[in-house]
Amino acid sequence: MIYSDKTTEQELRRGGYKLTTQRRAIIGTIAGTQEHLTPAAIYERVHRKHPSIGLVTVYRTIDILAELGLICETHAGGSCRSYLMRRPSGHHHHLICSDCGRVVDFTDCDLEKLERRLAKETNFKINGHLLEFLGQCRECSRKQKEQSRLC
Amino acid sequence: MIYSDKTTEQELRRGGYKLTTQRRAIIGTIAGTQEHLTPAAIYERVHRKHPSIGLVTVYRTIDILAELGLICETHAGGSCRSYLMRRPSGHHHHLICSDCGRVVDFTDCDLEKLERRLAKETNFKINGHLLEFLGQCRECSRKQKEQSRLC
DNA sequence: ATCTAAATGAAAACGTTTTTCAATTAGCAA
DNA sequence: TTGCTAATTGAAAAACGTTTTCATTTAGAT
Ligand SMILES: [Mn+2]
Ligand SMILES: [Mn+2]
Ligand SMILES: [Zn+2]
Ligand SMILES: [Zn+2]
Repeated sequence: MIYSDKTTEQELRRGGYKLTTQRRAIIGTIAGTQEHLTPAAIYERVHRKHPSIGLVTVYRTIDILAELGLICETHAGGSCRSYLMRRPSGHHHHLICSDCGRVVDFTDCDLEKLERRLAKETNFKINGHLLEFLGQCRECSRKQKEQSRLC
Repeated sequence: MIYSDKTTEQELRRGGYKLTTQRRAIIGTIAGTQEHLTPAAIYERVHRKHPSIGLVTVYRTIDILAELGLICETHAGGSCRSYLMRRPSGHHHHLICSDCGRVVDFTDCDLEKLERRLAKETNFKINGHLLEFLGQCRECSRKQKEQSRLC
C-alpha cells in the first residue's frame, strides 16, 4: 500500500466514515493506477480480487471520495464521469491522452485574469471553472509514428 | 423562424442530409431558446408541438448536428450532455449560470501560451481543450439577494 | 464481549441511449 | 407530375449506467 492510500483512508475517517474492507479495496484500486477509471472499470478491478464486493458499493464509495475531494472527476473521452486519485491537493486541472487515457495534472491554470474580465463583461458572479486539455502523450505519438512507418 | 435556423438547415443539406419536418422541428427548438437542453428536454418541447416525433429521432438528429458542429455540448451542471445552438461559429467556450442554466459564449480563451508550455513540459501533442466557467448570472444573484432580504 | 448506527449486497426500479426492423418519405430522375 | 430508391422515421426491445429499497452484516465505540 502506497502513501496516498494511507492519507486517503485517514481523510475518510476524519470525514466521519467507517473504514471498511470494501472501501480500502476501492481506494487501493484507484490509487494503484495512473489512468482514470469509470465506475464500471473500478468495479471490475476490485471485483477480481474481492468477488463479493458489489457495484453499488463502488458507486457509494466514489460519491464519498468525491465529496471529500479525494478523487478527481474527468469528462473527456466520450464516456461521462471517470475518476482518479487526487494527486495535487488543491485546485488543479488535467491533461489527458485521448489514446491511452494517461492523465497529467497541472496546477497553474492562470485563468484569474480571464475570469475577472468575463465577470465584469457579463455581470456573472463566477465561482468555478472546468478546464481540460486533450492530446496525445509522448508514448502514444511514438507508437503512432512507428505504425505509420510500417505502411 | 429566425436566421440561425435557416443557416443550420442549409448546413444540414450541404452535409448530405435530408431536410425533414422532424429535423426542422428539432433545430427550431434548440435555436428557440437561450438555455442548453438535454436530449430529453428537447424531446419534451418538440413533442408538445409534434406529438408524433419520437425520442429516437431527437437523438439521431443531435448526433448529426453535433457531427456537423452546428450545436455545442456542455458538461457542467450534473447531468451529462446538454446542447445549445452554436452561436459564434468558431472556437469558443461557455459561461454557465448554475441556477438558471443561461449560457454566455466567449471566444478569446487565450490558452495558447499555457498550451505551449504544457506541451513542452509534458511532451504531449495537444489538440484541444475543454473550458467552462460556472457561476451565477446577474438576474439570479439579484433574485437571491431579494430572497435573503425577506428572511 | 456487547451494542448500535453505519455500511453492505442482491434485486428491482429507474432514466438514458442504442439497436432492430418494418413502414414512411424526401429528393431525384424520368 | 409521377414514380423510384435510399434515407429517414417510430415503436419496441435491448442495452447501459445509476439509484433505491431492504434485510443482513459489520466497524467502532462502550
Ligand atoms: Mn487530478
Ligand atoms: Mn456555444
Ligand atoms: Zn497516451
Ligand atoms: Zn441565472
